[in-house]
Amino acid sequence: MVKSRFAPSPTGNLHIGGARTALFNYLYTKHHGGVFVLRIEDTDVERSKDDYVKDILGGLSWLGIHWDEGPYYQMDRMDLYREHAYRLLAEGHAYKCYCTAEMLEEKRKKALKEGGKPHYDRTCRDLLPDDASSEGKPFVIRFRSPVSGEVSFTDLIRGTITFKCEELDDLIIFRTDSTPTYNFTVVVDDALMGITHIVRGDDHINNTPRQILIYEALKYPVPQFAHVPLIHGKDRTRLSKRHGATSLLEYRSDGFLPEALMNYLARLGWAHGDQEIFSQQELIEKFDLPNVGKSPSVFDMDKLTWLNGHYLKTLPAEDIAGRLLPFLQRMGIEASPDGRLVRIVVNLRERARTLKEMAQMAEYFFRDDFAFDETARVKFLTAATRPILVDFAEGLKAIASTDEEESLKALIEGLTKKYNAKPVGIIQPVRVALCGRTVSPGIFEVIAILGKEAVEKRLTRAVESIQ
RNA sequence: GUCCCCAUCGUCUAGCCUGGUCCAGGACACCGGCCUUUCAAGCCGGCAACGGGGGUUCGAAUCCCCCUGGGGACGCCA
Repeated sequence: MVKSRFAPSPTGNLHIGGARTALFNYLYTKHHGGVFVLRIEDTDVERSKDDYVKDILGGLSWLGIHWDEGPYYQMDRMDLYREHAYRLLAEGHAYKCYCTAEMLEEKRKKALKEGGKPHYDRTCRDLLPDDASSEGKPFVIRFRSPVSGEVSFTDLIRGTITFKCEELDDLIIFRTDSTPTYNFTVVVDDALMGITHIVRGDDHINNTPRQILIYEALKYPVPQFAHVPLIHGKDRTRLSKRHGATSLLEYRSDGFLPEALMNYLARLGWAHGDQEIFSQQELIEKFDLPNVGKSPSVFDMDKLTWLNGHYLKTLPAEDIAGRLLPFLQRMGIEASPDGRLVRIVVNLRERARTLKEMAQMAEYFFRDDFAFDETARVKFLTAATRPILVDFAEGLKAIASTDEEESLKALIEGLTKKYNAKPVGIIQPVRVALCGRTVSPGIFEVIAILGKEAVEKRLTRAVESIQ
């Protein structure tokens, strides 16, 4: 039975990188029919915030990642960590250290400057437990790491990775304020929760040997590890705020569909032959760790946008219409999810790449008093085109319904003859009169959706705008 | 500085494990054409990569070594 987890710390929003790690965990687990756990690692009291927890949960839900267990909060599990730490202490796998943070910082700087390893010098490692001089002094608990030998593990993505124990530190597992640290809580929780597979960013490779040592000291079975490469920004460094590594939810408000984002994220670092489009179900069927690449990938907004356009075109129009509503609302347009809106979506989905764009394109379908695009107005609403618009309005009177495309075609054809113009010469002025811009769906569709009354009103308004 | 990881078109990647079918395939972007009532979409075509050097082999993108380059980690953060 596979059991995995996503264990973010609520010290920031859920961004693209975290979301992909969560996704890989989720897909891998579901592929193997396992259990996916969500655990919030909030032991950094200073920086953890409830708003971030909200953002993380919200982002995962929106993306379509559902957890089977949790969310667990580490702050609720303090007794467990304390119990385990004191067990290590009692068994000699850990010791109290009285060095102050300032002292350590100094030593670290000095070592680094001299080109050495900035490791703890193990001053307190062999202090007698009842040393009178340490009475009542604040202390931290350090893990007693072996000084020689090596630790190796088989990474599911990279193969065997080996570290020499000399490289490892006697890391702090309990702080002066008696709160536990990451490398310790992560082991205790993963062990207690029965996590079998740990899929995480490769920035954790260095932590793995230390954690394995703790598993062994605690006599818990060591899980399988898989380290996925980090996502990079355009400058090929770790994704950060500079690269727009903001909340995943920002993509939602920018008009992206979770289907597109999930598809894109999955393909970032993973591939299944030449296939580009995957539904969530298909991802679960096809995703597996051995196919995950080893090298970091760069986030490409263009490709995400393309995928989003694809889903806009292929998801049911009714569905898209529903999702468009909040974007219209944000523009002050109260639309209802009716057949008319669906018709609008069907016409705009070929052109828009995001819901936000689509809403902007849809504006004139809901407002008679839109502003004319200045360039379009100057070019197409002129003394020369005025009679065309007048004639068009006149001809429209004879047509019973704007759904009569043949009649409208005939009307335009007639005008092309009268004015010795190409169809575009008639259509563009009409388009600007009806939409306020030179770009829109096919003119017959626009007219049909608008309906006779609105078309007449707009033609009149356009004609009157020409002095 | 030390340790760890990585290395195919501008980007995401297939191929690498199980060498030949790869003068390297797909996708995004870009360029051109077709279609056309605008803009898109769609279709067709084009540009474009195995970091370098040594091996091994009849033969290497594929296996081995070195170099270079890039990234990550060295916290009483996670």
